[in-house]
Amino acid sequence: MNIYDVSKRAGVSIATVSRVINGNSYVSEKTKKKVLDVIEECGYTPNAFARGLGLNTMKTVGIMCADSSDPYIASAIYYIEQELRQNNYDALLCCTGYEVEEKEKYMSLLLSKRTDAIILVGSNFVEVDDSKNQYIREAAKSVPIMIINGALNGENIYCTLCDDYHAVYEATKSLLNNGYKNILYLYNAVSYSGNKKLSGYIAAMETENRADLKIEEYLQFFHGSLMETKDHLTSLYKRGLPFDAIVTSDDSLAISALKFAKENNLSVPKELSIIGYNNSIIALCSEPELTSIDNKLEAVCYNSITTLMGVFRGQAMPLRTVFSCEIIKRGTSRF
Amino acid sequence: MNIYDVSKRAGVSIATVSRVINGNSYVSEKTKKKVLDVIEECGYTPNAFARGLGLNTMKTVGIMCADSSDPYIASAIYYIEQELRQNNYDALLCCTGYEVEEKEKYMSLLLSKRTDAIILVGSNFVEVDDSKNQYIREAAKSVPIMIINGALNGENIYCTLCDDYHAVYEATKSLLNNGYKNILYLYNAVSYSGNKKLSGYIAAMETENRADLKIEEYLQFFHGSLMETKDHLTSLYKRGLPFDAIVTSDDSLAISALKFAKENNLSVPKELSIIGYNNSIIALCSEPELTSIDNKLEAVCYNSITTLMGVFRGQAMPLRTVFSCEIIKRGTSRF
DNA sequence: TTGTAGGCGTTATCAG
DNA sequence: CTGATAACGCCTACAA
Repeated sequence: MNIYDVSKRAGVSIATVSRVINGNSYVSEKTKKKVLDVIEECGYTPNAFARGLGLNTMKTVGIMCADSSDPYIASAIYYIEQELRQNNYDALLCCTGYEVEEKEKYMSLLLSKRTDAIILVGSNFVEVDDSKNQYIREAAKSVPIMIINGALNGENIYCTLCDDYHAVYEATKSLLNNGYKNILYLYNAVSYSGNKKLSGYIAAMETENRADLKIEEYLQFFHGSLMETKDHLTSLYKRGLPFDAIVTSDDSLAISALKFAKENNLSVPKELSIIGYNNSIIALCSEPELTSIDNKLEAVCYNSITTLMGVFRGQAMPLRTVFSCEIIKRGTSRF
Repeated sequence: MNIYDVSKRAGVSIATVSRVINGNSYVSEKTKKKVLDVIEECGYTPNAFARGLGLNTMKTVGIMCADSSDPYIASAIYYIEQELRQNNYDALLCCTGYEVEEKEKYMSLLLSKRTDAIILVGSNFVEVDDSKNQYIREAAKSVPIMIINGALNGENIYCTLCDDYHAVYEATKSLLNNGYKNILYLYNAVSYSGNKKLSGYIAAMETENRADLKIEEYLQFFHGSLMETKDHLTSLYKRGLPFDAIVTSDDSLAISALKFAKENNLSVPKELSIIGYNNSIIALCSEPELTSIDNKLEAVCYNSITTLMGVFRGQAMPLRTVFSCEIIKRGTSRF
């Protein structure tokens, strides 16, 4: 059943059928009804491929993320999908993993599928070594690139993010103001936003101007499972590194920190304050619940899609939008 | 840049270019190289829409889920996407919410996009009132329908699931065997798999043959946030309903149960045993960590895609595949 | 081994 | 307001 069949049955030309379907040009009420009736009657649906070929778009945008099962990313995908759908766009999902080579591969795959835009979810898409971001700029020559929670300069690259620097700065500063002295910064990823957070921590610590504190020891990069991370902290503790608070770059790290505290009978938040990041579902699962930095994911995603639709309409849109984070105070911290 | 441009530059016909691209028919090494060089040189990529139109497929399968941010569903999506990609298929994601009307809408949307198959993630897609499942059977006339964790009879509908009945039966039975008497069953969704779980619980309880226990009171349906669920349990407790164990249909409910225990100073698992379901990431976030029923999501997803690929190849494939769950024992239970 | 030509199902541009 | 007809870019018999 195609447009010819419909046109024959309705006794009109295919042009008229097309007009009725798309409702752009004027068609007399009478013929319109006739066509509509036939369409209804034989359950005709326009062929999306043919339409795609003619219009050179299937109204689809590609979403790239490292791992859709990560709670933070999963939420982002949800918000993005909803918003795209609202605007009549489909979402093509790609889980790339964390390797740049893979990301490049998926990028050209999506490009070859001719999606109308590509959304990069997560700051891990912005490499610190900028030459590795070239493939993104290259892609931006074909379609608009939207980055969720990461910033990259370049034409046709639109970034929406939260001010991670400030958030970590404020969180660390608050701890200092409340008497915590030796604050550990625990992180598991090096990326654009990762570096911002790190800088926020360092800047806050430097306001104290302590000569005795070797900050390198307090910058703890560790990538592993919940248990491995807990063990890592325990080994630091046993080795005698003194710390009374831990600021983390992710809620899951904070969960590990909490497990570490339990294992070593440190009372939280009295002897050890812990601050998570992302304010994801898991922040509510522990006891006490995690104090966590909320990076306004829904607002960020919403803004990104709104910007994209503006770009589609040919409007001038800001290349960068920055939201403020909010510290959600719960049981693992004392301010 | 299209196939004509390439053919001109290479000094061959478009048919030859097409043959080189698709590598099906024989082309002399010399011309092949020539064409490949031109393609490389001008960065030509075949137009996916045109190809789709000709072949009547874009090698895309639709994924429908209620909410991609749910940890269980998010994991399923991840496994599915990876497996599809492995087989050179793209994943089109739809988050439908929990209303049947919406699901129907999305189903016809995907159908109109002419995806090669549609995957329904989550038992919530199978309604207890079977007439509401008619739209799925209808869709199955056009494309294979794969159901993850739900069962629905029908031609061209392939289901892969875990034996929820047995899992809950065994879990409940184990608690009974270990001296727990008043076991509450807490659930938040009515669906195919929801009913299976419920039956498993009831069957296990009936083996005890207790005249004094009004089982209706122990069947607790409650749908709400973590906190609301906790409060619901507290109100049951205050009202005097005696219970020493809680079996739940979802890890998040078990988290609420744990919070309830903390709030009321009940020691877990001594005074109260708690069993979760799905063995998701959040089962590891609490203290003690949740004993949870693992429903082998990765295996289920893998099987579903393998089955789908068989269907695509025209092979006869089983309409239903059932895996066994596994009870992962952790700190919230004593067996 | 290679080329020619028709078909896939739309949309859009002109005439009328 | 409506109808012919030419794109859109590829695949694939069929011919050579």
